[in-house]
Parts: sequence; structure tokens; C-alpha cells
Amino acid sequence: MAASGKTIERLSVYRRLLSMRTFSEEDYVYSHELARMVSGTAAQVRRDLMAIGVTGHSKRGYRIGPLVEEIGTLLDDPEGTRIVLVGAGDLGRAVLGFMKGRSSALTIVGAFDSDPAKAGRVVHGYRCRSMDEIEGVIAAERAQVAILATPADGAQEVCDRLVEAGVRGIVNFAPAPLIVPEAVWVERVDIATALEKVACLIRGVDETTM
Amino acid sequence: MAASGKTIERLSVYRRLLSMRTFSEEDYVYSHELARMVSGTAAQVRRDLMAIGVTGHSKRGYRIGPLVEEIGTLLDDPEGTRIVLVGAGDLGRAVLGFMKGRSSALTIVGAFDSDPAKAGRVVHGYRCRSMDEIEGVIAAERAQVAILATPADGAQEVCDRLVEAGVRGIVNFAPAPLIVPEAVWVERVDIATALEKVACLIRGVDETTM
DNA sequence: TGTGTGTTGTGACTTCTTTCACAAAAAGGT
DNA sequence: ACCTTTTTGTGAAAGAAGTCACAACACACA
Repeated sequence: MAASGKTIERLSVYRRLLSMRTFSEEDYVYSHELARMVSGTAAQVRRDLMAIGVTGHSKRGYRIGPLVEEIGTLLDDPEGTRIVLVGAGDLGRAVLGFMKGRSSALTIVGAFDSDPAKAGRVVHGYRCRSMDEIEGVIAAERAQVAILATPADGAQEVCDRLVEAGVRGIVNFAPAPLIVPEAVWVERVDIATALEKVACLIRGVDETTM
Repeated sequence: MAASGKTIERLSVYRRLLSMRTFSEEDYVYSHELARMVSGTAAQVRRDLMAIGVTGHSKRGYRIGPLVEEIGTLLDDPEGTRIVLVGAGDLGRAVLGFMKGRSSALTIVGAFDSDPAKAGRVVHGYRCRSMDEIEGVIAAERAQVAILATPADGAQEVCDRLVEAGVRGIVNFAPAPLIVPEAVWVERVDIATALEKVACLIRGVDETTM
């Protein structure tokens, strides 16, 4: 029942893609169909599903219902995951838009911005609050995860406050490295790097490598 | 001179971090300093720098100026990389904000949205245009890269148009898989997956794994 | 000049991830 | 009942990425 980070990412994608289309109780999906959806190989899909103990059916594939459910038991905290968002700029708003009307496993329990002018404003249905309140909200809601969508300067300072307040995972959109205790997981989402990588790879800099 | 995708990502980060602080002609940086900045190991940094042929100096480290420059010759196209952005929602605006006032190696040459109401509007200094114009702009500007910041539905259709028009790399923010010819590079940036991954990993689901 | 300290460059090793390839299973036709 | 086809499950091999450990080097200071 060991699932590596890479496997977790792909499982998340499988589930999303399967959930997008409607399926009935008796629908099946083949490993090669999932593979095509994520531009991977069938063997890799089977390995991923093996990692969560899902077992398929020769000649018919995997039953979609139980598969989606099993991915859920791995990915979703049965208590729910409560998330605070810091930074209500364009990026923060984009994330709020993404979250709106999604499944209940992930819940935004507060949106914050250091700009007092933004406090009280409502974005995508979430009321933006002052940074003063953040420790209180994290404690009261028992938020485990934070989304850091601030500019680079000040990111570390905000991060320290989040960690101090009890957050154990951070999705970091700020183009800055974060220094955190070992017990805290940081997942970096780096837009500038993604762009530079694509710009670099489409030139024949190294055709053989991913 | 082989640089893997992972190495390219880290090089991009090293450069950004080094460029942020001012440095003089004779400033040096140690591998372990860079390592701390990206939460990696010194050996890994040295390997990365070895991959681009940068050589350091026992006891003093790496000269920052030449290092930044050498990373540039790997990452930056000397002709510049011209980029179109599709989707002027929150996310598209966030990306435009990021790009504004950055180095000249990457240039946004057009922003587009399928919503005719957005056409003509100016976002972060970029005028949003109608999708009708996109093929023309890509051809006229010889844009090589596209940023796809649309909702999931319709992403594939837009992608097909981009590829047909000559784009060779895509940064895909849409939570949908894209099917492209082999010659086109897609870099997926998946916000929902990043969140689910963090939410999963902070639970002790698999303490030993990244 | 010599000794001590701290850093690079890299071969060897370890660990993680993906792919290969094939036996076993199951469905369908005859 | 048997043969054909297609798919799963997985051991084994290959490949990629990261870490270790140490010789070689360079500076500092006596």
C-alpha cells in the first residue's frame, strides 16, 4: 500500500478524468484508456492501481465506481482537509475559482490578504479577511493546509506564521523558496520555471531527455 | 552538456534566486548555499552545474556572474521566446502579472479570450484580443509557446488550433489532458492535483515517500 | 614553507520510477 | 468443449535521479 508522490499525482488525475464523465454502476475502463488520457503507458497505470490495491478484471478492465472510491480513500482525509488561502491577488482569486463548487474533501475555510483595503471584499463567494485573523482562523477551523499566493517578498514571513499556527502542508505559488521544519510539506508550483522549462525544451537543447 | 528536465527546473530556480539579490563582479556562491535555497543537497547542486559545464573554485565556490550567464545560455533562446496567452480569466491575469517587467528572454506577444466581451480590454498592460486573431498573431510574431489558461472544456480545441498555427510548447493550466503531436511539448501545471497531493501527504499515508 | 580547513569534481553506489514481457484469466465464437 | 483474442498482474530488467565519500585543490595563517 505504498504510493509514491508521482503515483499520487497520477491517481488524482485519473479520478478527475473519470469523475468528469458520467458512468453507471457497471462501467469499466481499461488501463490503456486511462493511459491515453494521461499520455502514459498502460503498464504504468496498472502499477499505479496496484499500489492502492485496486484489482481489475481480465478482458473487462477496472470497474470505475470502486476505482474512484478507492482513490478517494487514499487521497481524501475522511475528516476533510481545511485550507486557508493567503494572497487575494489574481492568483488567489484563480485558486478560489477553481475550488468553488468542487468536491467536499477540500474546503477553503478562510482567505486572507495583507492589504487592508482588500479585507471584507468578497471574492468568488469567499470573504477576504485581514491577516490579523489568520492564526485564530487556523486554530478554530483546525486548518491543515495553506495556499500561499503572495508575492515573493514576505512569503517566508507568512510561511513562518502559518507553520507556527499549525499548518502542516503548503502549496507555494510564490516564486520564492520556503524554509520550513521537516514536519511540514511544501509543494511548489512555479509558473516562471514551467515557462522557462518549456521555452528551453522546445529548442533542441537536449532532444533525448524529458 | 546533457541537462534533464529536473536539472533545467532547478537551474531556473538557481538563476532566479541569484538574480534577486544584487551581486558584484567578484561575488561567489557555494554549492551548499544554493542547496539550502532550494532545500536540496550540495552534491545535487554541483551535479546540476556540472551538467552545464560550469566549473567552480575550490574553497571559494562558483562565481555568480558567469554562472548566471551560463544558465542563460542554456535556458534562453538567443532569438527570444515569444508567447501567446489564451484565457484572460483570473489565472491568465495572474500570469500576465508575473510576466510584467521580467527579463526579455520571454515575451508575451498576445493575450486572447474566447469571450468577445473581454476583447479590447487591457490587462496588466496587455490588450486582450479575440480568438479570431490568434492564428494571425502566432504566425506574424512567430510565437513558439502558448500558455493555456482556459477552463477544461474547450481546452483541447484551443490546443489543436495552437498546434496547427505552429506553437511547439504549451504550458497547460487547464485541468484537462491535452493530446498533441509528438513534436509538441506540454508542461502541465495542475493546481487541483498539487492541493490533493499535499492534503494526502500530510496525513501519514506513506511517511517514507516523497 | 608547512599544516589545517573547507570546497569542488566525480566515480561508485543506492534508491526510485518506468518499461518489458509473459503467465494466467476470462470472454466470445464455433 | 476448445481455440482465439484481449486484458490483467507482476517478476525482472532497465533507466533516471539522487546521495555518498573521498581525492584534489586552494586559501589562511603561522
